[in-house]
Parts: sequence; structure tokens; C-alpha cells
Amino acid sequence: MTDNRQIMCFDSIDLKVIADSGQCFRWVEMADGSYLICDGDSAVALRQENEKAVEILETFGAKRDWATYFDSAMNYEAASEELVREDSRLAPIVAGSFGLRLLRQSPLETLVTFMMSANNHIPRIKQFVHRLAEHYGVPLGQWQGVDVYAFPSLEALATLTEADFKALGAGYRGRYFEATLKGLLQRDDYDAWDQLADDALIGQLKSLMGVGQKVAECIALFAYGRWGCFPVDTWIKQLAVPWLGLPPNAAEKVIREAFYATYGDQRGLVQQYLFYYYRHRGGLT
DNA sequence: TTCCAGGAGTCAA
DNA sequence: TTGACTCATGGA
Repeated sequence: MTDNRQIMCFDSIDLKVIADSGQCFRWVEMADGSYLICDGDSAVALRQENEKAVEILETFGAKRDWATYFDSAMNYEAASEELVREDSRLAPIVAGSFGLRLLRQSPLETLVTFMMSANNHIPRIKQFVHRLAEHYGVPLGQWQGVDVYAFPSLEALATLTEADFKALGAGYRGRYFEATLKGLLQRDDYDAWDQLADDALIGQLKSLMGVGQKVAECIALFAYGRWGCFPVDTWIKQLAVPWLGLPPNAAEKVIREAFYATYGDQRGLVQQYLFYYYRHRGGLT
């Protein structure tokens, strides 16, 4: 008897940890424990096989290598061990977030998602991107009764107005979306941004209306795989007090520079571990 | 009712 | 360059 199941293997992976890590907003946990994962022009249904493997149950839309989406080339156990050697305080943080991976998501979808994240709650961000896909994305099929949609193309998004985005719940960010997405369609260098150095990439992202330092670093980290980035959000600001000994009213710039000085080229993974652990464990004590 | 959220734009100093 | 203020929205 042959086994025709499609299995993706990694050094470590935990779908639930990744789903709750705040980097992806179009993952749906199904009643049977499987996950429907939508990203860009395609989607996949996965089931956790064991702590090193997931099974592909179904794929939707454009054919793609989903292992790349999960950053299969990187050994997270080895990277994490290196972090703990540099800072032993990270040991329980890493252990409590076992299976976390930094995704390589669609740059356009990540841009829109994190523009929406400004001064917003994660459930509302999810609600907005789901509505956007349902209204303006191409239907890809159905999984366990759930309709699957592609994320709208840049061409489709660039036809929308501020009012269209507000109707989906974007609030005051509606005018940012219209300006940025219409402008992006007119640029001929956007597809080559993945070739830019980190600083240049951050600079290009920050040139877009509605994208500041924090959102630019999230996009660079969660779409372009730039591990040298360290987004400073409200959680990291709170955490800077016990973790680095900074005063509660320290300026954002001071906090960013302190974390950059404390950790090296893999500080993006440190940020994600700290963010996950602090949010889900309610503190560092 | 008030506070807050994976912040950014605007403007004055 | 820095800090104060404002911006929709809805769950806690």
C-alpha cells in the first residue's frame, strides 16, 4: 500500500504558534484542527503531522512552492540555539514558542495588512483583509464549506477609492490606501524591491503614505525575509522596560536603537519570539 | 463611558 | 528633529 500524501518537512514547525504570532491575518483554523492558509494569489489547506512536518490536504489558485512560504531553507532550531547562546534569558522564550517560523508572505498583501494594523486590533485587521479579498479577490474554490479567495491584485486595488476602503472598515486609513495603491501601480521599480539592501527597502516602503518605520520593518521582516529588522510596536515598548531596563517613557527611537545594539543580524527572530511570548504569556516574569 | 490597539500624518516649536 | 495632537473603529 503506497502513501500518496504530500508532506512538507522542516526542522521544526507549529501551525498554531505561527497562526497566533501576529504576522499572518488570513489563516483560518477549521473545526477539525486543520488550517486554511491564504496568501496572495493562492491558498493551501494544511494539517499538523508532527512537530517537524505538515500535510498538504488541498491547494488552491496559482501553483507555488509552499515550503518557501514557510522559509524552509532556514533551520530555526539552529538559529534559536545561537540566540540563546548570545542571551540566555531567551531560553524560556524560545522554548515557549517552539515551532515558530517567519513567513515569506506576498509583499502586496503584507503591505496592505500592516497599513491597516496602524492603531488597530488584530481581530479587526483580520476582518478587514477578509472583506477585501471577498469583495475584490478572485474566488479560488471552497474548503470545508469556507469560500477561498485570492488577495486582490494591485491592478484591482488601484481602481478602488477612499470610500471603497472605508466601506470595508478601513476608517481614516482609506485615503492612505487609495493614494499608496494608485501610486504603486504607476511605479516601474516595485517588482525589484526584493533586490534592495535593507535600508534602501525600508526607505522605499516609508515613502508610501500610511507606512512609517514600524510598518515598513514589519513588511521587510514578514514579506521580504529581512531578519535584521526589529519592529517596535506597543508590546515591544512595554517589554523594553523589564527587558532592557529602559524607563517607561523612553522614546521609540531610543527603544529601537537599544534593541539594535543588543541583538545582531537575527534580531527579527528575537522580536517575533518576544512579541509572541509577551502577548500569550502576559509578561516576562 | 472610557480605554486601547503590531501607528502615521500634520504642524508648531 | 522632536513632541503634541488627531485620526475611525469596536471589543474589553
